Amino acid sequence: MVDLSNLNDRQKEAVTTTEGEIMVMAGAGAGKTKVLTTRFAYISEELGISPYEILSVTFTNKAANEMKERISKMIDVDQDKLWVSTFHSFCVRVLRREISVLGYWNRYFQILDTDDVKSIISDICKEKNLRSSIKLLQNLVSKYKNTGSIDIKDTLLRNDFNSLYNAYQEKLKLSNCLDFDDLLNKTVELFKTHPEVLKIYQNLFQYIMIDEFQDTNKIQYELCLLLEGKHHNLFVVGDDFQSIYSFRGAEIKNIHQFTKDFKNYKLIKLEENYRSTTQILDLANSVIKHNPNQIQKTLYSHDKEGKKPIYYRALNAFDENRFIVDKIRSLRADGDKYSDIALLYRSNYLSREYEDLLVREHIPYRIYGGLSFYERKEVKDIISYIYLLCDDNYDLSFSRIVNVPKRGIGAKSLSDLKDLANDLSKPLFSAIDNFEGSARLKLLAFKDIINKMRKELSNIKLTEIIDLILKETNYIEDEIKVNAKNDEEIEDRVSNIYELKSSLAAHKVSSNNLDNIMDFIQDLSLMTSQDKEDTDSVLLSTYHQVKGLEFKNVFLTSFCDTIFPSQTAILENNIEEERRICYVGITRAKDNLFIISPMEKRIYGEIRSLSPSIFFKEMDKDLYYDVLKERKKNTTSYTNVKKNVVSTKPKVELNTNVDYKTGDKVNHEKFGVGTIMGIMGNTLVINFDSVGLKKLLLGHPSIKKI
DNA sequence: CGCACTAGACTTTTT
DNA sequence: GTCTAGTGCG
Repeated sequence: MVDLSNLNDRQKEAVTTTEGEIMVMAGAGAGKTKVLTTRFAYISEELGISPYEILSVTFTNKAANEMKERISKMIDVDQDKLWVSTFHSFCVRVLRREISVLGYWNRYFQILDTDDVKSIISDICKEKNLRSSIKLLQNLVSKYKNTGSIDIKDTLLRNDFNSLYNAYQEKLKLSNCLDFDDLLNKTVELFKTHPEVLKIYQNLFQYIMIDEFQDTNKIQYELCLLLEGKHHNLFVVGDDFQSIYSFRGAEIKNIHQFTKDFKNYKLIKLEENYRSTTQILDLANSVIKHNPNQIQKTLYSHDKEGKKPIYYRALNAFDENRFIVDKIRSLRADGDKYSDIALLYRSNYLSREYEDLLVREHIPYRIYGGLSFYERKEVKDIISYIYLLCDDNYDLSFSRIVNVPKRGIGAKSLSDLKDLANDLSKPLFSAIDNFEGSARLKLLAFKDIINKMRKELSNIKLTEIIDLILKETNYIEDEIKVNAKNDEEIEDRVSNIYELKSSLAAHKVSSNNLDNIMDFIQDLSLMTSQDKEDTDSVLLSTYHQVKGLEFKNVFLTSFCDTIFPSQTAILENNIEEERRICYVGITRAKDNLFIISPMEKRIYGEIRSLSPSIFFKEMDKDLYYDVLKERKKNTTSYTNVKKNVVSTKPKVELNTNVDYKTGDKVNHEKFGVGTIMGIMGNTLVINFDSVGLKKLLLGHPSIKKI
């Protein structure tokens, strides 16, 4: 029996209503994951459905893995056989089996990341002499694939896009590549053009569950419709307050569309929040209520005793840093673990500053986002070698590594080879034989290396393939060591390769077959850095990446206009989505929330003064504790005393021979030890351990540097 | 071909 | 402030 005793009535209803089309509207922290996993177990245990015939789609791989983990605790299953994944991973799994009917030459298509796409588009632009910005074109291609239509006002851009798009798609198909959007599109295309294939999957999935439904795009919605077509058991969970992926084609209106497409659908609302204190929830609500177009709903909190969120208007980045570290230390002193703490920010570029801070302070941390493991140069290089070892046709991989490490094969030779290969309709690798240029011998030498490795492959275990590549190419010596700026970088890159090696070793290799390695590589290319296991460390992350997660203590950093909401969002008048991002950020916190807006910050290397985020101004004043205001209140009386003291003393000689900088520790005769927070003209702003912030004259003899 | 140097862009957010 | 694409020389 599946235990339902720890569910509330609405949750129970969501779990036990198994038949038909069902939509669950669930607020933040309402126990969505619990409902999804329990429902999975319930359908399998109570209805007797095979767990391998239930499809569950989540938003990230991490969420999928966690769900598998939880399911396997409730019922006896082989996790690897479950259909629990992201839309993208699901599509890879289907396409890997079925893509041949779409005319691809090898079921091990290569999955392109954004960088690969960029370099292909850039190649085509050069070939065709297109003048538009590559980044813009790249966005348009993705947009077009996501929405199926596009309207470009600029004539030049429109023409460029038109001549690019077909060439791009053709190139991808020729080199057996799919980009992220293709994974979805080709799967829909497959199902639409091959009903017999669709039938297999419609029959297979008796029950379908979709998480984060508010962030599905048009294609994903279409996929849902196709798959549920036979059994009509489609269960979607969403929250329109948390829709934050419109830039990627997500359409909140899918929620609407659902109610239109399924006239007999059933709606279940989960409005009880189990995560945050009332104080935090009130604050979140006071922000989101400024969105006019939101379906209003009420989140009830369990009336947990809690503390008010804390707001700090920091002087500058340095002061912000100090505040964060102080708080982290005191949370630790109160018994919290590092992993109970998350520092959140709007954009990835902000991570560096906080990363530097935590390194300096010896606080363990981990970062979500930034480059995924797969996107690191050395990892991609090694993987490219593996692709090329497996098949001549992987042109993209060939171009990537033919001159890595340096073999004296430059851009000109490569582009000549590409022209030649084009004329002969051969892959680059085979076209080497016909190449008549100054680099001929160098190319042949490269070919020999690859061929030598290919022969060698039959003598070694597949798990040793990375060692073989490292040995034959002398990669670590000739590539990593030659290009690294310091020992640290060498160590970092080498350790990435070893990590790749160990995850290959962990991958179940059932036979000594190259297909196995390709399985592994394909899984890898969808793996993001957040899929690594957790350690006891502070988490640094964007708001987007922590959707669905919760932390005891959350810091919302750099909470300033033009950073959050971002400059572009302001320009494009896209504040509503930013406000939802803010809502997501606030509702990650269970117990303590800290919001910090520095008055100034370095942006593009220039100090810029910043006003607090508009979202801060929208918060009800009595819902947070303003550190600066309270501090002012408490120090007023002291300032008066000081004034009297100063007036009775003769004017002092200022010491002009001083050299202070922000961060220096000083000792003051009266106030004791403090830290310089900022220097404005001939005024020092010092934060004293005993009395807080003070503005003092630069060079006053009562101040000594320590 | 490869290195050194410079001008310019750059910061949303992700599978 | 940092990364990149582009240029020019050995």
